[in-house]
Amino acid sequence: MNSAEKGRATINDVAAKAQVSKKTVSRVINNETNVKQETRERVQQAMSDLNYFPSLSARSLASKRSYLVAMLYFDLHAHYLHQLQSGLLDHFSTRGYSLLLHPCEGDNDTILQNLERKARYMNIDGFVLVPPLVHMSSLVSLLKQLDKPYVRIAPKEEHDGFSEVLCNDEQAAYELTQHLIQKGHRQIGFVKGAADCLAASKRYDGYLRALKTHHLPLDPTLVFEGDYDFTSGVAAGQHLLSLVRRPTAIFCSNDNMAAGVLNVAHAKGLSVPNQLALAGYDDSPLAQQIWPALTSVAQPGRKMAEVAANKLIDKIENIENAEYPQNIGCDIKYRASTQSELSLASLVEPA
Amino acid sequence: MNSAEKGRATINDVAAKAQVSKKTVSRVINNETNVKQETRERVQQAMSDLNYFPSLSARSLASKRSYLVAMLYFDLHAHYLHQLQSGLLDHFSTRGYSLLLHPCEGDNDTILQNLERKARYMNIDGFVLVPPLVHMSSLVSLLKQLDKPYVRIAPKEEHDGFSEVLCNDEQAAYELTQHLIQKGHRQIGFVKGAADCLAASKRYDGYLRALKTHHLPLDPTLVFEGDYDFTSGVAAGQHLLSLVRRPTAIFCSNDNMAAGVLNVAHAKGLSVPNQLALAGYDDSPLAQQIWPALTSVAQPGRKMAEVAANKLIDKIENIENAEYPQNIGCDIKYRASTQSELSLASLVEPA
DNA sequence: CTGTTAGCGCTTTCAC
DNA sequence: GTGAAAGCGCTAACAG
Repeated sequence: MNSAEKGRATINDVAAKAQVSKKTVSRVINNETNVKQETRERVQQAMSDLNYFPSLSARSLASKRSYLVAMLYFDLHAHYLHQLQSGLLDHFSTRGYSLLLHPCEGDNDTILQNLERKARYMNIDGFVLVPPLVHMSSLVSLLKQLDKPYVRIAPKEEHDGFSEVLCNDEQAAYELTQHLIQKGHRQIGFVKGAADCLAASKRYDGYLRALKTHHLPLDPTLVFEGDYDFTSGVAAGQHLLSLVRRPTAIFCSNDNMAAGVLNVAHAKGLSVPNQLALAGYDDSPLAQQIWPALTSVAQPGRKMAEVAANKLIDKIENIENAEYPQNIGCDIKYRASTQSELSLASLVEPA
Repeated sequence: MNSAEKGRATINDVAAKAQVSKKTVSRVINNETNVKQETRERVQQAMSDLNYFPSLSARSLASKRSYLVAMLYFDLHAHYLHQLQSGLLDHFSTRGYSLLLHPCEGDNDTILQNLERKARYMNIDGFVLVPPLVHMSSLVSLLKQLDKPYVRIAPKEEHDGFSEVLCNDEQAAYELTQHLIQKGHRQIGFVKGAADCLAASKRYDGYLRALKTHHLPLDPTLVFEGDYDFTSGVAAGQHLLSLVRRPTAIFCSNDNMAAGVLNVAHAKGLSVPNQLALAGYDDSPLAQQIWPALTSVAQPGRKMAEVAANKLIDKIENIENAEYPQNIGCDIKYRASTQSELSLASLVEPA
């Protein structure tokens, strides 16, 4: 009884059935050239006849590649991270890799130890880092020392143009701020995101640029330091909506914080958008589920994931000269929360 | 130059350094008994001196076990699924397994083919099925045929007491409905979840039981068939809030749908909770981010994940007689959306 | 309690 | 274009 009959065919069974050497079967499996078309077909026939599947562990052991990649993250909850996860999963699997999720938790040393152990144990071929981990330099050093390729999503520094993926937050924030200005708003509040985050500062930059373009002064009292959390949005709302010169519009660096501001507005009996225009960022499901629906910026999470996956695999497989989109555009979703015109908005300008 | 010096120590290097056979090293790696304490320590010392890590692919190939498990899911977005994912990740990794995410998409055949391919290619040791996949019988058959253990989260049928993990939705829905009744509500609307889902029917059962206990008649016009989606919540709101005998309270089978109802209430100018009490299910972040904050049931997602992970690994490792919690309890979060008393609620009863 | 032998199923290297 | 031999790093089965 050969192994095929025992339920699992091996490369030897296929080789025997196709009357070739197992090396030839291996060539077919790996889509190598240098196999005559006729031979290739015979092998493929044998594989399907025997219901053959190669064994990952055997090829990993022999080839010293695992076909495993890991996504390194911290605090996976945001809509954005979820989008990335799902996009990475898609594109890695398309190219024959499996995605491992590696949450980085605990203190610095714990994180590094766990990662090294897992990376070496599983011989992980490459890594995708997502914010805010992207900025953990000891982690990046470890990856370099492990000598495995990695790609970073939206890192703040050290751009080499090949190992990171960026999107155009600045432009989106600019356009959204401009939209508010065009609706007649002059007092536009801004709620910042976490300080160590590239996206946060790019969004703020876009806001500033729009003000400048339209010759509006920056009023520092209208800028609130948030941290992307709902509760910091509540704090922002309490602060901004209690000002004597209350803003007529508030742009939040994410939807969670916008929801916080919105709660305060509701509690104060302020009508949105008539007395307060409100915009968020992320276009999370929340944006459509709160009332009124929130104008928000949809980040190209899945597109970024696609680019990240392909960049990483190209590195792993030493494919050079590939072209990738540089600064992936965002998509603004205009909804009810900003859809009121100057006349209404001006009503609430403090006398 | 031995392999240790080339950057990666192998079991042979450890064996040589510790002056034992590699089988003994293997015993230490696998925490087997039958190793003298002194020997064990010598081996451990050698491992750490050489910065040795075993190789997963080598042990998989030799042992025919991959230490890989997969979570089979469809449509991973709900807060609940995310909780499960994160809990599974935790507990599998604690016990030395890595979790693979396997989204099941496409038509029936595609799903089965992809799963079989991946399962056999990676030699996955076990599977966790989460709703609604739990009810896909062809998938369950495939798993049986693959002869690998699986655990199902909240399946509708075929309970064997060992391969599924349940939580007590019925009781939670009962208690929450009772809470509404005690607030004075007599016209309590109910928005059902997806019909093929065990949890959905258990929640409805709890609602019915509470009505019965309190001798309230079931009014079928107050029961709306939703599908867990936000838009079905909007539809439910439009229907229920247009009734002549409008409900004074609505219990939705999840938070998304409650948010939909809430939007309609806002649009109709109905004040929540004063004119309408509203409750959801899942205790997703949304529940705290909408206004007013939503009373909701927190499912024990992480606890269920823990039980599922341990059940599955025990099956994989043939550990018997372990005890597991049977019907894991839910936790009701009472918030503003139901915090008004009879007197107020009765105000809005149509004349 | 420890060691020996023989693979696991594939790829690598090199030969033809 | 194809094949033979060697070996990846570990565990299984058995022996002692």
